[in-house]
Amino acid sequence: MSKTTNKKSLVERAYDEVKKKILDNEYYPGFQALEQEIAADLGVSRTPVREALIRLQHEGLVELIPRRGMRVVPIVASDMKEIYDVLTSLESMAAELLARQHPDSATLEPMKQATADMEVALQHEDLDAWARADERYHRCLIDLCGNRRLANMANTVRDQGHRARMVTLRLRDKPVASIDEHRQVLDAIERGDWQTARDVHYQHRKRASDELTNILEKYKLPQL
Amino acid sequence: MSKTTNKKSLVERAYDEVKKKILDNEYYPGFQALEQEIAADLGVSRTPVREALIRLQHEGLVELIPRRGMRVVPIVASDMKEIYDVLTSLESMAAELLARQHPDSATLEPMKQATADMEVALQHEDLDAWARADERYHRCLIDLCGNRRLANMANTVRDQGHRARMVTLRLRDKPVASIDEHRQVLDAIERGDWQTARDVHYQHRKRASDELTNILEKYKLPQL
DNA sequence: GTGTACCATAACGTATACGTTATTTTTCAC
DNA sequence: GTGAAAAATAACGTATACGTTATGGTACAC
Repeated sequence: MSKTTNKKSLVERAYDEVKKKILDNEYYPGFQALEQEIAADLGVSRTPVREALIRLQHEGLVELIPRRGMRVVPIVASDMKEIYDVLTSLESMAAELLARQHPDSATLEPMKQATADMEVALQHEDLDAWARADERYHRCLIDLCGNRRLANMANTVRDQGHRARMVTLRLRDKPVASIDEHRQVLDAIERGDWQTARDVHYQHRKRASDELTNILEKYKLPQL
Repeated sequence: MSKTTNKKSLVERAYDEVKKKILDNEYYPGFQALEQEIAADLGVSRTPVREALIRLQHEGLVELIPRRGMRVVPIVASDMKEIYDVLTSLESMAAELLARQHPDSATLEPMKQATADMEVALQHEDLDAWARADERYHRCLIDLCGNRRLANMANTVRDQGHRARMVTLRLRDKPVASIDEHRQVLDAIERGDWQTARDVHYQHRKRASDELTNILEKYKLPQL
């Protein structure tokens, strides 16, 4: 049915497609759709769609309700706290692991560049660019730490919070603190000071978590 | 086809069955089997078996090799390090979260009981009972911490290391330190001293990780 | 109008069918 | 006997078929 010869399996295509729509808020929180409908959208049969949805369910992005199809799970404040506690925990360990490796300057370049991009974006008042660069910094950290299991778990849970982070992006004060905190972590990693790297990153995530949770409560955002 | 009216879906039954065989070492590391063979074993069609295997693949217990079927993934020393680093990270956070809740004595009873059982088991030189009680302590900790996402992730990764822990159980010295460390963590939790709870648990897991890694290298255990 | 029971519908869970493709086996030249 | 090429095999990925069962609607009694 697809005109272009595609390397990926239909399951992967369905997975990517639906996940993208969720992260982009096209499939908004609470949105429901039947296996059939999604299959028809993608021009494939139910089988690959079903496998993709089951995967997305295990990753916490949708829930499958018998006879109701998939439903995009809404994120409430307590979910966000859970998500950030997991991120705080895993990323702090990632910072420690990376620092223990005494990586050279070139290895850390992607993280430094991401932090620099955050600064530029903030000067231009470009919050979307800031968010992309911030996300890149965190993704680089866990990719570089060398622990695949940790990386997969952190990526999964980060995706869960993606939508909420995007929504709150414009409800909060200018995120100026992050840049300095990132540089402190980078410094510690470069010095091989794994305890400081871990502790500073821990505080960094904890602060961000508190900020986000407060915003969600302040604006009484029911679900994201 | 099943004689007993069973509430669980065939996918769940297949998942439980295969996972149990892997954890019990009946499907040993490196063991391979085709979807068809497992389906025939369970008396079901390929469809539910396939879904179960895909789930086990995402959980890191098997890999699916095209045209070769599923293969039980062997754990090597570096995997074990990854697994313990994730456990160290997530469980330390769990200890912190639990301590922050100022749980009453009754809530912590399961963890205290598990620790007491470890002591009795050790007096009786019953290593299997010790391991079961130890596992129960850690499972209670993450169940009580209140973070479902953290709990699921920790359980998944703990299962990955289960076999290796069982094998090394009799290759190491009597595990006497754990009992005292568990009690220190429990004390800190009961006092609401979340920093100590977190730090002591962190050290506890790190020590166990080092012990295990050393054993794997000392005995040159190729794969578990 | 209200409530209950029955029925029609349809979505899912599972089974089966089928085409594609990697692997293996066989054939045949030398 | 050795090697390569071609044919046969079989396992998977996907599509389709089917039975079960939850859900919504309709009819009917009151």
